[in-house]
Amino acid sequence: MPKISKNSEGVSKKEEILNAAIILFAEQGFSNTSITEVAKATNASTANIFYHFKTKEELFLAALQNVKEGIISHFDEYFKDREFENGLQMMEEIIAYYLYIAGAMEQWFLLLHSHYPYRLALVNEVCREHLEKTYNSLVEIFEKAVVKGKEDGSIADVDSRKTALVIFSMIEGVVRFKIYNLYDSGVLFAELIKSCNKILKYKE
Amino acid sequence: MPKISKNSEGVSKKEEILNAAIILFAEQGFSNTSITEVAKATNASTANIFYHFKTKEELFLAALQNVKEGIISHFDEYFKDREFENGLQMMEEIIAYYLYIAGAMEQWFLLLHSHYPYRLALVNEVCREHLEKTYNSLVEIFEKAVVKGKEDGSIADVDSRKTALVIFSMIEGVVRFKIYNLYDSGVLFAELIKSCNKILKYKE
DNA sequence: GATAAAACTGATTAGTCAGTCAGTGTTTAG
DNA sequence: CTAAACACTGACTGACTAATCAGTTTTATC
Repeated sequence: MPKISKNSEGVSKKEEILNAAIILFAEQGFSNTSITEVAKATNASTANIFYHFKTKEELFLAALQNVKEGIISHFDEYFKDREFENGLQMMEEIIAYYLYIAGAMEQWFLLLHSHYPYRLALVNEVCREHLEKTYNSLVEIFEKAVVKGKEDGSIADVDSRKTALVIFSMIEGVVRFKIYNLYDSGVLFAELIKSCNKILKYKE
Repeated sequence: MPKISKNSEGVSKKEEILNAAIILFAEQGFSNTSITEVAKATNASTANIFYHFKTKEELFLAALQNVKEGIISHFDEYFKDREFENGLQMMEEIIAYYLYIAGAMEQWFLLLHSHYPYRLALVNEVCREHLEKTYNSLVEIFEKAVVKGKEDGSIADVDSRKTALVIFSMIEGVVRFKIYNLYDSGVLFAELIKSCNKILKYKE
């Protein structure tokens, strides 16, 4: 009796397993998610998961890589054929898109906000590289807006990198409040943009 | 043969267990920390831990309560007999103290930044109350500075609560970068204060 | 120094965990 | 059509898990 794959097309069992793993690791954490759970969610045997991914840790690293690539490609897509009035306007739209993605792809940000990958990064180079690449790409996006704004005059003469980092950490703080159900980012959005404008428009 | 307690004075076995639990839960997470580990760290039997704390979850809740009380009492102590020039100055000193405490008592903030308590809060009222109380106390501190600054003229006519929330999320973002070893908060400190000043000194 | 309450332990249990392995079905390429 | 590579499974293992319990030791009180 041949088993017909649930996926009508394109999505292999391996991808199906990976996608389920991202959601489960994000929602429940690494230690609290068992391979059996991933297996149940995908109608696979645990042995099959270990056939595709050598260990549970490797499955997690694949999930992290997937998240990294997802975030980067989403932003690449967003910037494609998009023009911005000026740097300040660009920053505002980036923040709006960041908060949108953090809501739409909450699993990605839950995974990135969990403690496990940062502990793993201390002993695992691959993990460290995924995290570094992800964060560098994100900070770079903010930095680009600052540099552009300084050129077109919409942003004051501030330190591009440091200002980008502070704004990024402000957004990440709000994203954390949102995904941990502490405060709603919608309520804070207008205030966030206002604060961001002040940081960018004034030199001290 | 009477067993002499390791603690020369004051610290009971129960407290010893609780302190070890805070550190282990903070560093390794709830699921990845076993009662056996806590037992080994305190030279106690697992049965004794279950004698003092009915379940592993209750031990975690006690740890969270301890963190809550620790943070609140540290800030209470900090404000005791302390005068501030004005609201803006007060804010700067609060931020400095916040970052200091987040470094000195890193376990507390690691515990508060882990995902587990926020998941638990969805189904456990006690947990929810601990988290709410902790965050309300912290936001209130920032809000007090804004209110004071608006009174003495050092801070512009901004929305006190919302501005406090945005600044708080900015600080929490930086704290997260610090405790997850992403960026050093020392490098960002000066920039943080500058940005904060701009947010507070200008009305749009 | 007797008594009771509190603190503590060793041994155990039922269950879950990541990971293995020998073997079966399925796809693909010549 | 065949052979090899690939995808997949059921049954299993040894290590670990939270929690229990009957019984012992320590402490506090009179």
